Amino acid sequence: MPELPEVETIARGLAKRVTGDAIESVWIGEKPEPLKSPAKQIAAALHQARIAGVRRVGKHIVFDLSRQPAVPSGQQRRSRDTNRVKRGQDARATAGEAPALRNQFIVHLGMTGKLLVVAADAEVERHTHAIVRLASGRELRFVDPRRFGRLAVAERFDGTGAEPLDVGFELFTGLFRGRRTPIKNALLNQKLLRGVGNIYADESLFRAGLRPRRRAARLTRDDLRRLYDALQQVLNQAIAAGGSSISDYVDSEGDPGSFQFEHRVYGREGEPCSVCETPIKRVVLAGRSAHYCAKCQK
DNA sequence: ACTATGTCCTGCGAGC
DNA sequence: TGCTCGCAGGACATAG
Repeated sequence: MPELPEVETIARGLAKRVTGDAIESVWIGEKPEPLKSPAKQIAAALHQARIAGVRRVGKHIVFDLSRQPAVPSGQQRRSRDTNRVKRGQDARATAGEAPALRNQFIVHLGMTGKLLVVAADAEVERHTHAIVRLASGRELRFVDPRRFGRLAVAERFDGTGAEPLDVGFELFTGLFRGRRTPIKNALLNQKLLRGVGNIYADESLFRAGLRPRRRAARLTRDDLRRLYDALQQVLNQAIAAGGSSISDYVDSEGDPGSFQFEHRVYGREGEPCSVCETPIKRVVLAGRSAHYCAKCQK
């Protein structure tokens, strides 16, 4: 469900709300396995850690964890615990002595995943697969009906591909060199660019005047310049709008975005093009719907 | 190495 | 009303 602008919105919201909070305990559901790391490993990494920050990497949400739980005054930790924590820190400073610290918690929301921060006594909704109890009395909950989402912990998560909003134009053009695949497919390939999904691929191609089936390698420098500008513009506008809410996307506070009202082609099959009134077409590419205006896009 | 296709899941709305 | 069908924001494995 969520693409770069939605994930960015969620990560910013989470950063604001849970940075500095400590994790008291972790519950991970049984039946589904929305996991890339074993449940025990995830629980061990999260247990008693502090959330130092939250950020987006492509379509992933990365929680940076620190092993310095802010101990609330009056709630003294058992000394054995404190020692274990300290040793872990020292090991990190003196290279290679201790097992690698998995100090990042990584969440991919798949199509229908949500990360919610709610009061601990809030009703647990259906398809809740993980609950992280915070010292502040709230809970971070992972809800995902379709279970395409994934949870993992890692020492250092780098992701793949280039960040569309950071990559320079020369690097951008290099991504498509020699690729015979349709440009739409190339935009969706997370090993090239990370964070672009079906909505923003279609919307940026429309704004660049390029048909989704154009072979990536055949695009001229001029084509790529328009695509580069269009992609950055559409992503930035979508972030400013809090993302697109098609059916069930909400941010960490449960609020929807509004960029769906700015969609020119995505989900508008048969409707008149906003520029030339020609009915929007839909074709299937890479097993996904591709929407475009046959008159405005060449 | 690159590219196209099927599969993993549940829920929803359209159409009958 | 109730059923079936197709479709859904993603990413991987597999086959060619």
